[in-house]
Amino acid sequence: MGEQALEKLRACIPLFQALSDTCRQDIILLLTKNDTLTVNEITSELTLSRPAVSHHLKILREQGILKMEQQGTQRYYSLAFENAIDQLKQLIITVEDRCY
Amino acid sequence: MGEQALEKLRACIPLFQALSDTCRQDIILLLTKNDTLTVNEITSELTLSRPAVSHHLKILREQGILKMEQQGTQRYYSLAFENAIDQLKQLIITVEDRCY
DNA sequence: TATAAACGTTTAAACTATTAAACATTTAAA
DNA sequence: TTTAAATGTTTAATAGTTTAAACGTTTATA
Repeated sequence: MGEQALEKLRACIPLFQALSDTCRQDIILLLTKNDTLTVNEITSELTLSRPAVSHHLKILREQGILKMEQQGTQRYYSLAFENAIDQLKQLIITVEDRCY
Repeated sequence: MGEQALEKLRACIPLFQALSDTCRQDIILLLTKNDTLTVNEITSELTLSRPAVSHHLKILREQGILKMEQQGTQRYYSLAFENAIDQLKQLIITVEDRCY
């Protein structure tokens, strides 16, 4: 595979970890259905506490899967899948190029 | 996003979990460099115990990332990335198709 | 058939991640 | 300038993961 492909794979660890959680996937699903939601709106749709939702939102935001816009006291979250998809595409290209 | 894309994402959880571990990535790297290795050979290259290596091999095998061939008492492990890559490709296609 | 080699599995301990309660911060409104 | 609303952060408990030791299984060989 070579070091280059390994580094791509290593770089994907936080993304894989962010995506491999059903709570976070539920949040993602909510945001595909609603376009934009506040923390309280997300909390009211799930069985998690608000701090737990906040925690998961932070992880998703750190991976660039969500974007957030603050208006007054409220924070509006929405999806930003492009970065994650691009990273996966890069990984696939590298692995296919180097590992077959 | 719709249920279809969510199901694709849900289906990827075990794959993401399998790949988001540095020990397992190290095993993958070893197998790209060596084509085929036994459990003891893998163990001698890492700082893990043999049962731990065996454990990680099992997880990787369950996700179709490795294939195994037994010859006598020895088990020869080698990479089989195709399944995982295909699954990621499917996910990307579905998300791009349904979520933009 | 007895013995050794190559593994896998079970189990208990250490480590890490997840959760909710309590607290802190920031902004808007009275 | 209080007060209330929306949210983030810290912390302690719980749940899940990872590890190595001990044990079991299978296969080859003496």
